[in-house]
Amino acid sequence: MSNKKRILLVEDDPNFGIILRDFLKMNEYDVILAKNGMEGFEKFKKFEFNLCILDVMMPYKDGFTLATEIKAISPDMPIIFLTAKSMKEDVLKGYKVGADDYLKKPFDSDVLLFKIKAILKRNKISSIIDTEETEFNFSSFHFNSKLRHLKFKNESPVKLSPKENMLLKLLLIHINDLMPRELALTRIWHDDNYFTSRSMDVYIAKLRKQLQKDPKVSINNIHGEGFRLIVE
Amino acid sequence: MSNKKRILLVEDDPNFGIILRDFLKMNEYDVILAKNGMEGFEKFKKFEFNLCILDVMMPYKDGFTLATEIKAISPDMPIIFLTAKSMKEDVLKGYKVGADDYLKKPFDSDVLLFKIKAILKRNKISSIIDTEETEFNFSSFHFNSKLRHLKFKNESPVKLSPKENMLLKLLLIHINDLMPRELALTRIWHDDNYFTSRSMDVYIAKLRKQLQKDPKVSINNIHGEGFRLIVE
DNA sequence: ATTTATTTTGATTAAATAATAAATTTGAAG
DNA sequence: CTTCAAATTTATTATTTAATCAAAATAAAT
Repeated sequence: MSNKKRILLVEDDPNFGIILRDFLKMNEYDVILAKNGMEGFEKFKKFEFNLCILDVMMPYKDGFTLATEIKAISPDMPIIFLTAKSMKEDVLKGYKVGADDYLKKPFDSDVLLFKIKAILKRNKISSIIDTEETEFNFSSFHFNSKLRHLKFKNESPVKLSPKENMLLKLLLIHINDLMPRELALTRIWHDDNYFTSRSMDVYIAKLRKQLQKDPKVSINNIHGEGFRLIVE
Repeated sequence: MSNKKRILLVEDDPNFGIILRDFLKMNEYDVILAKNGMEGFEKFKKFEFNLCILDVMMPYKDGFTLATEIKAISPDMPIIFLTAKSMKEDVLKGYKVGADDYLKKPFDSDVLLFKIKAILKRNKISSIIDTEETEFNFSSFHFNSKLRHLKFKNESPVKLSPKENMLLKLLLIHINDLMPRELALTRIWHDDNYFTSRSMDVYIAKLRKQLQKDPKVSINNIHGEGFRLIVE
């Protein structure tokens, strides 16, 4: 599995968009390219990203509008704007919308890479003090997703792998409710094909092995839909 | 008492320097103006600042050199470079030296204000996890990070190297919790590549050697995430 | 200028994690 | 009840990350 940083690139010029996507991919980023604001927002909701690079001038829905929508969902999502004109108004508007940086086209690709690196680094550090839920109690288990520790009663904690960890966390977020297959596949595997689906099944099996210590806890399958972590 | 943010402005052109200083003062910042790199460094050591704005091209000591000296003392000091030419090399060099941003002259003053605000805001967040704490007691150890002394029971203290010292301090700040790899790499090595990562591993090994005197203390690895100093 | 301490580098080995393959079981629909 | 797709499991292989060690390079101190 790759722990490459994931970038949402929204650019309406297909020539430029594709070359930029490929350039970023060459530099070890996972890139999803959307060709307009609408599509960009759909992709944003479906997958998880570490950074968004948005063209400002796009038909239908411009970059600022898209950024506002994105920030409404994820206030801390880093955003870089690409702007053809470096009009003062645009720059200021960008900052107001919460831009982390902006680049005037045409830009130097190395400069873009540096900016991306700098922003992701900042974000990683500041996310350390983020108060994202990391501890869960359910039945006789205690689960710490930061340490990737799953503890049953007062046994010593079992270490979970990153994938096991994320999967359990997703199940717990939807506790006693359906956790759609697609959700886990797009959020954890960032892809949805036969093999990732098999892989996920393997991880479900691993989690079941751990959770069977407690008869009150089980993972149910809902055929064709997903899984359900049940706690009596 | 003012809780205005303090800015060190180093600019060799006196006309431009003075007007920029006054502009910033009008915007509720305390500004100290230095007219060259030498003077800038003296002022930096003498006073305390929240942000430095450095002209790149200065006679005698250029902005990059000054920035390097400043970062040696205060690795987290935010720095904005002012550069006449927006040469690619300059921009990249600036980022390598640890610039938070750069501005190409002539720049729009409102843009500068926005950048200052954004950077100070970021810095405030990251300074939350900074600590002035210099003495730590854990299990049978006493650690003084100012003297770089690690003492076990009543043995005579072992001297730690600067890097060992900072690393142990970071681990202790996160005692019994995850200390992310990235945090140490950015805070101590100011870079994050294969070799700095190897270097850090070497230092973890050195610390483990010291800490193994006490069976209650250990440094655990959390694969792909970081390290954890555990004290029973 | 020479010694000593500190840090980096590179290679090697070990460990953890993830992907894949294949065999088996289960569930839904006609 | 038969058939087919979906899910489960176990086993194997590949990939990524970490630990260790020794040497070389750098910086600091005498």
